[in-house]
Amino acid sequence: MNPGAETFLPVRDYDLAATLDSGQVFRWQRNGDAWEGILGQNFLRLTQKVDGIHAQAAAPVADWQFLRHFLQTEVDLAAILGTFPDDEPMRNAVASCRGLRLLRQDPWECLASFILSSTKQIVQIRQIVALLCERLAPQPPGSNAVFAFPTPQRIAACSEAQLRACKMGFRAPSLLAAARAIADGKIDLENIRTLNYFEARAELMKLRGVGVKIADCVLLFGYGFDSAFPVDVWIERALQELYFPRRRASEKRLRKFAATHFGPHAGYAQQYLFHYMRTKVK
DNA sequence: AGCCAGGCTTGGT
DNA sequence: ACCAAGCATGGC
Repeated sequence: MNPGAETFLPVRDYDLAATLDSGQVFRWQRNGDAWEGILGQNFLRLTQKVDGIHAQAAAPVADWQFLRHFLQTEVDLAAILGTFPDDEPMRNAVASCRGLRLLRQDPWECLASFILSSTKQIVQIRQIVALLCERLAPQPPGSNAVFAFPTPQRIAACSEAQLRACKMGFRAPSLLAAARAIADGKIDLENIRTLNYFEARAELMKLRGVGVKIADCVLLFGYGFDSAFPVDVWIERALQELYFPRRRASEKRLRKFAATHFGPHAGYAQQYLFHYMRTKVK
Protein backbone atom coordinates (compact mmCIF):
# COMPACT_ATOMS: atom_id res chain seq x y z
CA MET A 1 0.00 0.00 0.00
CA ASN A 2 2.99 2.28 -0.05
CA PRO A 3 3.67 3.35 -3.63
CA GLY A 4 6.91 4.92 -2.50
CA ALA A 5 8.72 8.05 -3.46
CA GLU A 6 9.63 7.23 -7.03
CA THR A 7 8.02 6.18 -10.25
CA PHE A 8 8.60 5.81 -13.94
CA LEU A 9 6.42 7.47 -16.55
CA PRO A 10 6.75 5.71 -19.87
CA VAL A 11 6.68 8.16 -22.76
CA ARG A 12 8.32 8.53 -26.14
CA ASP A 13 9.10 11.68 -28.01
CA TYR A 14 9.55 13.77 -24.88
CA ASP A 15 12.38 16.28 -24.52
CA LEU A 16 12.36 17.07 -20.81
CA ALA A 17 15.16 19.64 -20.99
CA ALA A 18 13.59 21.61 -23.84
CA THR A 19 10.22 21.46 -22.11
CA LEU A 20 11.40 22.68 -18.70
CA ASP A 21 13.77 25.25 -20.15
CA SER A 22 11.61 26.92 -22.78
CA GLY A 23 10.22 29.80 -20.76
CA GLN A 24 7.01 28.11 -19.69
CA VAL A 25 8.07 27.59 -16.08
CA PHE A 26 10.56 29.53 -14.02
CA ARG A 27 11.43 27.40 -11.01
CA TRP A 28 12.81 24.18 -12.50
CA GLN A 29 16.56 23.82 -12.37
CA ARG A 30 19.01 21.42 -13.89
CA ASN A 31 21.10 19.48 -11.40
CA GLY A 32 23.51 17.17 -13.15
CA ASP A 33 21.44 15.00 -15.44
CA ALA A 34 18.25 15.66 -13.49
CA TRP A 35 15.70 18.47 -13.27
CA GLU A 36 14.48 19.62 -9.87
CA GLY A 37 11.33 21.52 -9.07
CA ILE A 38 8.25 21.79 -6.93
CA LEU A 39 4.68 20.87 -7.75
CA GLY A 40 2.27 21.82 -5.01
CA GLN A 41 4.06 20.70 -1.89
CA ASN A 42 6.10 18.03 -3.63
CA PHE A 43 9.78 18.46 -4.27
CA LEU A 44 10.61 16.40 -7.36
CA ARG A 45 13.65 15.26 -9.26
CA LEU A 46 13.07 14.20 -12.85
CA THR A 47 15.46 12.36 -15.11
CA GLN A 48 15.12 11.79 -18.83
CA LYS A 49 15.41 8.16 -19.95
CA VAL A 50 15.18 6.75 -23.44
CA ASP A 51 11.72 5.34 -22.97
CA GLY A 52 10.31 7.70 -20.36
CA ILE A 53 10.86 9.92 -17.36
CA HIS A 54 12.07 8.76 -13.98
CA ALA A 55 10.65 10.72 -11.05
CA GLN A 56 11.77 10.86 -7.44
CA ALA A 57 9.94 12.76 -4.72
CA ALA A 58 11.22 14.00 -1.37
CA ALA A 59 8.26 12.31 0.34
CA PRO A 60 6.17 9.26 -0.57
CA VAL A 61 3.51 9.93 -3.20
CA ALA A 62 0.20 8.07 -3.21
CA ASP A 63 -0.92 9.01 -6.71
CA TRP A 64 1.35 10.29 -9.46
CA GLN A 65 -1.45 11.54 -11.66
CA PHE A 66 -0.62 15.17 -10.77
CA LEU A 67 2.79 14.69 -12.36
CA ARG A 68 1.47 13.02 -15.51
CA HIS A 69 -0.95 15.92 -15.78
CA PHE A 70 1.76 18.58 -15.34
CA LEU A 71 4.10 16.93 -17.82
CA GLN A 72 1.27 16.03 -20.22
CA THR A 73 2.92 12.69 -20.91
CA GLU A 74 -0.29 11.22 -22.22
CA VAL A 75 -0.88 13.64 -25.07
CA ASP A 76 -0.25 12.32 -28.56
CA LEU A 77 2.54 14.62 -29.73
CA ALA A 78 2.68 13.19 -33.23
CA ALA A 79 -0.99 13.96 -33.72
CA ILE A 80 -0.43 17.57 -32.66
CA LEU A 81 2.65 18.03 -34.82
CA GLY A 82 0.60 16.64 -37.70
CA THR A 83 -1.73 19.64 -37.51
CA PHE A 84 1.07 22.18 -37.96
CA PRO A 85 1.30 23.92 -41.31
CA ASP A 86 3.70 22.21 -43.67
CA ASP A 87 5.99 25.14 -44.35
CA GLU A 88 9.70 25.62 -44.01
CA PRO A 89 9.80 27.61 -40.75
CA MET A 90 7.63 25.05 -38.96
CA ARG A 91 9.59 22.13 -40.36
CA ASN A 92 12.81 23.72 -39.11
CA ALA A 93 11.33 24.53 -35.70
CA VAL A 94 10.02 21.00 -35.20
CA ALA A 95 13.27 19.47 -36.41
CA SER A 96 15.26 21.58 -33.96
CA CYS A 97 13.33 20.68 -30.84
CA ARG A 98 11.05 17.72 -31.48
CA GLY A 99 9.85 16.36 -28.16
CA LEU A 100 9.18 19.82 -26.76
CA ARG A 101 5.87 19.70 -24.91
CA LEU A 102 3.43 22.17 -23.43
CA LEU A 103 3.14 21.73 -19.68
CA ARG A 104 -0.11 22.10 -17.76
CA GLN A 105 0.62 24.40 -14.87
CA ASP A 106 -1.25 25.57 -11.84
CA PRO A 107 -3.14 28.63 -13.09
CA TRP A 108 -2.27 30.83 -10.13
CA GLU A 109 1.45 30.17 -10.24
CA CYS A 110 1.35 30.67 -13.99
CA LEU A 111 -0.61 33.91 -13.75
CA ALA A 112 1.56 35.34 -10.99
CA SER A 113 4.76 34.38 -12.78
CA PHE A 114 3.73 35.98 -16.04
CA ILE A 115 2.53 39.15 -14.31
CA LEU A 116 6.14 39.36 -13.17
CA SER A 117 7.49 38.64 -16.64
CA SER A 118 6.82 41.87 -18.49
CA THR A 119 9.95 43.47 -19.93
CA LYS A 120 12.13 41.04 -18.04
CA GLN A 121 14.58 38.52 -19.39
CA ILE A 122 13.82 34.93 -18.50
CA VAL A 123 16.84 34.69 -16.22
CA GLN A 124 15.53 37.69 -14.28
CA ILE A 125 12.01 36.33 -14.06
CA ARG A 126 13.50 33.26 -12.46
CA GLN A 127 15.30 35.41 -9.93
CA ILE A 128 12.19 37.37 -9.02
CA VAL A 129 10.04 34.27 -8.65
CA ALA A 130 12.70 32.56 -6.55
CA LEU A 131 12.94 35.60 -4.28
CA LEU A 132 9.18 35.74 -3.94
CA CYS A 133 8.92 32.10 -2.91
CA GLU A 134 11.82 32.39 -0.52
CA ARG A 135 10.76 35.61 1.19
CA LEU A 136 7.12 34.62 1.60
CA ALA A 137 7.79 31.09 2.74
CA PRO A 138 6.33 30.12 6.10
CA GLN A 139 9.66 28.76 7.33
CA PRO A 140 12.65 30.98 7.94
CA PRO A 141 14.83 30.98 4.85
CA GLY A 142 17.30 28.12 5.10
CA SER A 143 20.32 27.42 3.00
CA ASN A 144 18.98 24.54 0.93
CA ALA A 145 15.31 24.85 1.73
CA VAL A 146 12.76 24.64 -1.09
CA PHE A 147 9.49 26.47 -1.00
CA ALA A 148 6.05 26.01 -2.42
CA PHE A 149 4.70 28.86 -4.52
CA PRO A 150 2.90 31.37 -2.27
CA THR A 151 -0.89 31.28 -2.37
CA PRO A 152 -2.98 34.29 -3.42
CA GLN A 153 -3.96 34.68 0.23
CA ARG A 154 -0.36 34.81 1.32
CA ILE A 155 0.54 37.45 -1.24
CA ALA A 156 -2.65 39.40 -0.59
CA ALA A 157 -1.51 39.75 3.02
CA CYS A 158 1.71 41.46 1.93
CA SER A 159 2.45 45.14 1.62
CA GLU A 160 3.52 46.52 -1.73
CA ALA A 161 6.91 47.26 -0.16
CA GLN A 162 7.38 43.60 0.76
CA LEU A 163 6.77 42.63 -2.83
CA ARG A 164 9.03 45.34 -4.21
CA ALA A 165 11.75 43.92 -2.00
CA CYS A 166 11.61 40.89 -4.31
CA LYS A 167 12.95 43.13 -7.12
CA MET A 168 9.74 43.13 -9.12
CA GLY A 169 9.57 46.91 -9.42
CA PHE A 170 6.44 48.36 -11.02
CA ARG A 171 4.91 44.90 -11.30
CA ALA A 172 4.38 44.77 -7.52
CA PRO A 173 1.02 46.57 -7.42
CA SER A 174 -0.26 44.36 -10.25
CA LEU A 175 0.68 41.17 -8.46
CA LEU A 176 -0.79 42.44 -5.22
CA ALA A 177 -4.06 43.46 -6.88
CA ALA A 178 -4.33 40.09 -8.64
CA ALA A 179 -3.73 38.21 -5.40
CA ARG A 180 -6.39 40.28 -3.66
CA ALA A 181 -8.91 39.86 -6.46
CA ILE A 182 -8.49 36.11 -6.27
CA ALA A 183 -8.41 35.93 -2.49
CA ASP A 184 -11.60 38.01 -2.40
CA GLY A 185 -13.30 35.83 -4.97
CA LYS A 186 -13.67 38.67 -7.48
CA ILE A 187 -11.79 36.52 -9.97
CA ASP A 188 -12.39 32.76 -9.90
CA LEU A 189 -9.53 30.92 -11.53
CA GLU A 190 -11.40 27.60 -11.43
CA ASN A 191 -14.43 29.03 -13.16
CA ILE A 192 -12.27 30.12 -16.07
CA ARG A 193 -12.06 26.46 -17.09
CA THR A 194 -15.75 26.57 -17.95
CA LEU A 195 -15.50 29.58 -20.26
CA ASN A 196 -14.64 29.68 -23.93
CA TYR A 197 -11.32 31.12 -25.04
CA PHE A 198 -12.49 34.68 -25.59
CA GLU A 199 -14.53 34.83 -22.40
CA ALA A 200 -11.64 33.40 -20.44
CA ARG A 201 -9.22 35.89 -21.89
CA ALA A 202 -11.52 38.80 -21.11
CA GLU A 203 -11.86 37.56 -17.55
CA LEU A 204 -8.11 37.43 -16.99
CA MET A 205 -7.66 40.84 -18.60
CA LYS A 206 -9.82 42.40 -15.91
CA LEU A 207 -6.67 42.23 -13.84
CA ARG A 208 -4.35 45.22 -13.93
CA GLY A 209 -1.08 44.29 -15.55
CA VAL A 210 -2.64 41.49 -17.58
CA GLY A 211 -2.95 42.28 -21.28
CA VAL A 212 -3.43 40.02 -24.28
CA LYS A 213 0.02 38.47 -24.16
CA ILE A 214 0.07 37.51 -20.51
CA ALA A 215 -3.54 36.31 -20.64
CA ASP A 216 -2.65 34.09 -23.58
CA CYS A 217 0.30 32.62 -21.71
CA VAL A 218 -1.91 31.72 -18.77
CA LEU A 219 -4.63 30.31 -21.00
CA LEU A 220 -2.12 28.20 -22.90
CA PHE A 221 0.20 27.05 -20.12
CA GLY A 222 -2.27 26.91 -17.25
CA TYR A 223 -5.53 25.88 -18.87
CA GLY A 224 -4.64 24.17 -22.12
CA PHE A 225 -6.42 26.55 -24.49
CA ASP A 226 -4.36 25.45 -27.46
CA SER A 227 -5.69 28.22 -29.68
CA ALA A 228 -4.04 30.84 -27.47
CA PHE A 229 -1.02 32.23 -29.30
CA PRO A 230 1.05 34.54 -27.09
CA VAL A 231 2.81 37.17 -29.20
CA ASP A 232 5.88 38.51 -27.44
CA VAL A 233 8.95 40.20 -28.87
CA TRP A 234 10.49 36.86 -29.87
CA ILE A 235 7.42 35.58 -31.66
CA GLU A 236 6.85 38.92 -33.33
CA ARG A 237 10.44 38.77 -34.58
CA ALA A 238 10.00 35.14 -35.65
CA LEU A 239 6.83 35.82 -37.63
CA GLN A 240 8.37 38.90 -39.22
CA GLU A 241 11.61 37.19 -40.24
CA LEU A 242 10.25 33.78 -41.16
CA TYR A 243 6.94 34.61 -42.78
CA PHE A 244 7.22 38.26 -43.92
CA PRO A 245 10.91 38.64 -44.77
CA ARG A 246 10.35 41.21 -47.53
CA ARG A 247 8.01 43.79 -46.08
CA ARG A 248 7.52 44.99 -42.59
CA ALA A 249 4.21 43.73 -41.20
CA SER A 250 2.32 45.52 -38.45
CA GLU A 251 1.79 43.71 -35.19
CA LYS A 252 -1.90 43.55 -35.97
CA ARG A 253 -1.21 41.93 -39.33
CA LEU A 254 1.07 39.39 -37.69
CA ARG A 255 -1.51 38.61 -35.05
CA LYS A 256 -4.20 38.06 -37.65
CA PHE A 257 -1.88 35.80 -39.63
CA ALA A 258 -1.06 33.77 -36.53
CA ALA A 259 -4.72 33.31 -35.66
CA THR A 260 -5.43 31.52 -38.93
CA HIS A 261 -2.18 30.01 -40.13
CA PHE A 262 -1.15 27.59 -37.37
CA GLY A 263 -4.26 25.50 -36.92
CA PRO A 264 -6.10 24.15 -33.88
CA HIS A 265 -2.90 23.77 -31.82
CA ALA A 266 -1.51 27.20 -32.69
CA GLY A 267 -0.24 27.67 -29.16
CA TYR A 268 1.81 24.51 -29.45
CA ALA A 269 3.27 25.74 -32.73
CA GLN A 270 4.05 29.03 -31.03
CA GLN A 271 6.11 27.24 -28.39
CA TYR A 272 8.12 25.47 -31.05
CA LEU A 273 8.80 28.76 -32.84
CA PHE A 274 9.70 30.46 -29.57
CA HIS A 275 12.18 27.81 -28.51
CA TYR A 276 13.56 27.53 -32.03
CA MET A 277 14.27 31.26 -32.18
CA ARG A 278 15.86 31.31 -28.75
CA THR A 279 18.15 28.35 -29.26
CA LYS A 280 19.18 28.54 -32.89
CA VAL A 281 22.67 29.76 -33.63
CA LYS A 282 22.67 32.73 -35.90
C1' DA B 1 27.08 54.09 -21.00
C1' DG B 2 23.22 52.89 -23.09
C1' DC B 3 20.09 49.53 -24.81
C1' DC B 4 16.99 45.88 -24.15
C1' DA B 5 14.29 42.43 -21.67
C1' DG B 6 8.25 36.27 -22.92
C1' DG B 7 4.34 44.13 -21.69
C1' DC B 8 0.84 47.06 -19.92
C1' DT B 9 -1.38 51.48 -19.08
C1' DT B 10 -2.14 55.96 -20.20
C1' DG B 11 -2.37 59.86 -22.90
C1' DG B 12 -1.23 61.98 -27.29
C1' DT B 13 -2.53 62.49 -32.41
C1' DA C 1 -7.00 53.15 -34.90
C1' DC C 2 -2.02 53.92 -34.30
C1' DC C 3 2.23 55.80 -31.57
C1' DA C 4 5.19 56.85 -27.58
C1' DA C 5 6.45 57.52 -22.94
C1' DG C 6 6.93 55.71 -18.57
C1' DC C 7 7.27 52.17 -15.60
C1' DA C 8 11.84 49.14 -11.97
C1' DT C 9 15.56 46.49 -12.32
C1' DG C 10 19.53 44.09 -14.02
C1' DG C 11 22.62 41.96 -17.64
C1' DC C 12 25.46 42.71 -21.25
